[in-house]
Amino acid sequence: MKKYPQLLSQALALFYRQGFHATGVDQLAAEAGLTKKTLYRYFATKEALIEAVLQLRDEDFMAALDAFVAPLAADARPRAYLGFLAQWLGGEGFCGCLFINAAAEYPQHADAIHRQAAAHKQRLQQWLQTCCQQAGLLHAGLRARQLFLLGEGLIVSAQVGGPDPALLQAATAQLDCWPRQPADAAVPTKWQ
Amino acid sequence: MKKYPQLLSQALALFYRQGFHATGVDQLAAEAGLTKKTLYRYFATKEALIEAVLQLRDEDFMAALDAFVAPLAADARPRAYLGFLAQWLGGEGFCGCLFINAAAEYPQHADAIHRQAAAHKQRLQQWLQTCCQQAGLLHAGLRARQLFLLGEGLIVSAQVGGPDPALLQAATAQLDCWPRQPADAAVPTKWQ
DNA sequence: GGTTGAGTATACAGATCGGTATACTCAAGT
DNA sequence: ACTTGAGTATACCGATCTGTATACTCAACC
Repeated sequence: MKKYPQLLSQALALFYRQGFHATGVDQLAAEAGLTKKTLYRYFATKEALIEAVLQLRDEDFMAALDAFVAPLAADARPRAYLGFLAQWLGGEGFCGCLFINAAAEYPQHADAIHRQAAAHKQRLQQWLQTCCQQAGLLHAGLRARQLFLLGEGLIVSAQVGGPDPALLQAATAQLDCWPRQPADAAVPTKWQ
Repeated sequence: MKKYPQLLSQALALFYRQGFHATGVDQLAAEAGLTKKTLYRYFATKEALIEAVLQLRDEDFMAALDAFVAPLAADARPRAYLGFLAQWLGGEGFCGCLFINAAAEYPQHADAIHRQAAAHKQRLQQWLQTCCQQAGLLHAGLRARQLFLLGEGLIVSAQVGGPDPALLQAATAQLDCWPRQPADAAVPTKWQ
């Protein structure tokens, strides 16, 4: 149980860099410094390992997102989502979104792995919705969906064609035409 | 040389439905009704076959896009791009974008398959740029990039979570805040 | 009418795949 | 002290992978 976290994080790195089908169990075990036998004590199948990896990635990603926007004012956070993505997809070793990759390699919607990818994207959309609401945006639901679409577009295009500053700028520019919440409509925090 | 096109189109269907690594050469040959030996007469390796499939898909996709917008007025075509995507990703057997999937399964940017995916997206961006220019849009380059991002977002989110009318509506709504080209600024077609 | 070449059928190579079996080590628990 | 269990090393299983070899059919072409 000692090398368990190491196994998960290294499996994540391998799956991310090489893809799921292209990464064998032998390599996973070797890279984590343990035997296949031991690996199969923790995970009944390769698929179960993948599911654990996706869960780890989901938690890490959402935590990183929370940490990124935490020091910012609520009304700056929707825009900061694009900043978070920019820093990610311009960084070293970016290979796209693990969940999009998983959904591509396991195309059947009924597959547990595919469903897990869908669930992550659902959580992300929910997070964006809350983010836009707390920022006091008009049409928060709509804005959250637009932010989500722009983000997914940025991720995928950076994966395929590399990061492109022009695309990032195009995404942020799209936010400029959103109407500001009328200042007078702000609810008073206390009025007694 | 007779069954060659059948091989390509059926290989495309298999790769699209199952993924690239998950589809074996035996199945590809069997489905097309020919022997592995014959298949390997046309294509030296599985990778070469994949490259031919991607080229076919690129041509078909761009041709379908051209045909879709052909009957429309030039200034309606940028918006129609989203309509084209909507009809595609809501249709039967939609499994995402073959090029995005290829880039996910062959993550190395130096890989010929990955480069081919990137080249397709580049062509698509160029097409959108021309489309926006001919529609007389202000900031055609910027609008083309935004349209591209929204489209990639729609494709990927439909692949992962299934088609979502709310997301499609969010994408089209984003276009509504683009400024219309001032009517007076239209260049006269003839002035002598 | 004989040659060529594209095709078939079948079998096989060599490697790797996911997953398992056997036998051993070694530290912790009681 | 003795047992238990997590771990190692190694070898193996049957299946599948990409790719090739052999031998045969059959239509087209000069």
